[in-house]
Amino acid sequence: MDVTPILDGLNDAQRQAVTAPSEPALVIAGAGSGKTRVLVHRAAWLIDVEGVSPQSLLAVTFTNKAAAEMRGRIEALLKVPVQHLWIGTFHGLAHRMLRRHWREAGLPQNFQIIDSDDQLRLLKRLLKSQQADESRWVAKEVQWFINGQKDEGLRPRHIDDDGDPNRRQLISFYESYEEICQRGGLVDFAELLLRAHEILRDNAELLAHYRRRFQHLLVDEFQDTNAIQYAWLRLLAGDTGVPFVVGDDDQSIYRWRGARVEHIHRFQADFPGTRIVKLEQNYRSTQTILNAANAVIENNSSRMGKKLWTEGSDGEPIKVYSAYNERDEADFVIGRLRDWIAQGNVRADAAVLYRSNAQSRVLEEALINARIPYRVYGGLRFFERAEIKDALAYLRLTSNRDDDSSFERVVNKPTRGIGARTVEMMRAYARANACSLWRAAGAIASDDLNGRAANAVNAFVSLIERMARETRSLDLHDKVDHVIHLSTLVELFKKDKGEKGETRIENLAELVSAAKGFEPDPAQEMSPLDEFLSHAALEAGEGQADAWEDCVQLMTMHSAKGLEFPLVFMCGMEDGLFPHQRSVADPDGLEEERRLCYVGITRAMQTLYITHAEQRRLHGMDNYSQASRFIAEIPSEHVEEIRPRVQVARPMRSSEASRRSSATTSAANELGVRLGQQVRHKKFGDGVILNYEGQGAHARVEVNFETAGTKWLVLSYANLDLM
DNA sequence: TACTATTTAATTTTT
DNA sequence: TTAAATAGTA
Repeated sequence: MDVTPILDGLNDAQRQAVTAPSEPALVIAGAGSGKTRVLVHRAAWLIDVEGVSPQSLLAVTFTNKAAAEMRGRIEALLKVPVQHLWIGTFHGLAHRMLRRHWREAGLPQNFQIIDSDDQLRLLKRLLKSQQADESRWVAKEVQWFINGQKDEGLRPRHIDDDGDPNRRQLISFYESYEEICQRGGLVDFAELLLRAHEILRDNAELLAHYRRRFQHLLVDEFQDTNAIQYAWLRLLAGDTGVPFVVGDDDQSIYRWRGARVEHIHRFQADFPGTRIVKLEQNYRSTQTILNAANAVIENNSSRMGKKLWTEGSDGEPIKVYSAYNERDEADFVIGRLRDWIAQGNVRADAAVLYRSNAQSRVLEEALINARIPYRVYGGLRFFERAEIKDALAYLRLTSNRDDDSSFERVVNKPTRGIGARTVEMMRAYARANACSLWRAAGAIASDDLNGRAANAVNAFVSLIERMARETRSLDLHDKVDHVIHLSTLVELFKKDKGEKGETRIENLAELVSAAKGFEPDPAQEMSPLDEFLSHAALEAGEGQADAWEDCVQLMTMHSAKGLEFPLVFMCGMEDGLFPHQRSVADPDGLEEERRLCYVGITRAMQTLYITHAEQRRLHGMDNYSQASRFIAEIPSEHVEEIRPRVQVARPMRSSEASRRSSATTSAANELGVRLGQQVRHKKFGDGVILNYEGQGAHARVEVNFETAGTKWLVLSYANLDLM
């Protein structure tokens, strides 16, 4: 067997990982070290060289994108069709198992997947129906609690209330929520994982079957696994399965979503004799960038430990710019982008990263002014749009009448005379008889409602029945088209003024073409419609459609994970914003922020700009902040400060800080003032220094007074008291 | 029921 | 600041 194509071009460490014997392996793969490559080549190695059947391979990722990439690359490398391989996201594979074993899972065959938005609506309704005190019980928080418990693999009966009535109430909400979902055949994201785990745990035969089948378990982004995902993997591996997991403990940034880096440590304990391979050679960035990243992340404790290096050059220093405010920061970014483009570079090779979405606004304004095309990542995805979800709700009702979530969504959309009162009666009936709203509607219409309301409800019921009847034998896209037509949603949106309604109608048309392009998998044990609906929930589609114009990329540092760009800006690098205020108090939180910073730095291939503003308008208030402590963690030999016009103290590393603690606070220039400094004026009162210019006797300062507004004052006359 | 005024709260996000 | 949710009004 010629193994050259599989091993060619791999470095020693990568080769070691790819050719590892069939024993548990943990690959610590630094940023840009060829992690996906190793995973793909490992799969190829197992199949082509070790003679492992493709059928006995299971490959798990977190995102659909990663799954698609892995599938594509394995196919390209092996030149084998990979359609039926178990390659997918945790949720996708769990879903596949549940569809196949819906009886064991205790689900109706046509169960539907609800997304977090559906889940939240459902909980809001639940809270209302239980007349929960709105000031005490916020749906978001209840949702957070429930998902948190599910991520840990816990059902209500597993949770101890610790004698805390608050907690007891949350558990009780969780219980009611489960009942509603069960009755409606609804499964949320966390539930997919939880049930997939439970059917294996509780069915010895099923477990044995899958253990026999999956000899090799390949896991991507292992540092992001939550408790239930890890438990599922462990269960599936048993004593005979060979897990091959790849991850980077330094890039774990989803702790708040249940991810636990600790699994990397636990893995070695759970699978004795684990072979550990570290991939430290980086193929992305200059040594300078890597040095900076290494230095920053070194401040974290409890790491596996790893140092990135490259055979490439040192490259240019990292540029740090201290902006006066967020607009100045944006202008600076624009200037550099202009240079970049003028030098003949591609706009799409430049990324502007920030900690929180709110920061994009100022940057966007500046980009619009400068007429530089840009694209913001994130935002509403196609299948999450309200009009799409409306149409899907009708479709879901045709498949599953008991889907209360969909029922509530469209029962009076467009308005058909079923008002809040009528719906409330249905809810009450449903609650009293533990049935779905659909059944309640039928029962109430014939007994309790007056003529007008009863007619309206009957009209809705027969509309859904008609939809189901008339589309029964149609192809998927005709089905979608016909249901949309019967729903009269288009007519409803036509009444919307402005472009909004038009876009909505276009989107509905787009939904029909999406259905047309959808290829159902005949191996799946469900109708093409149910498959399409699941697909819509599981893969919400792209955020922004117009991806193909050459655009500057704007995104949060979180969504930048996994991407790389020749030119990167990290904006808003200020204490309080990054690290975020809400994380600084807690050491774990701070370490996670630092990992996020590490992720940000390692996105850059050639050029990295780090910017911070001394003054930033947040929530309508001007705030003054220090440069992020993370900037100070970058060794100064890798940093070039741009335009040191203003004395912005670069925060010092702790050793330095203790030596010069007095200097840190004042960091004054020769005028004895600094930006953001509090001052007092005889006449104008208290204020803050915004800017200054000039030297000696001509030096002037701009001061924002609390009561008197913003003024320029000549320093030598003003007699300011420094506070 | 639809529109307008007021209040409230404001990381990160994929499935 | 502003977006979203809620309350109040026509």
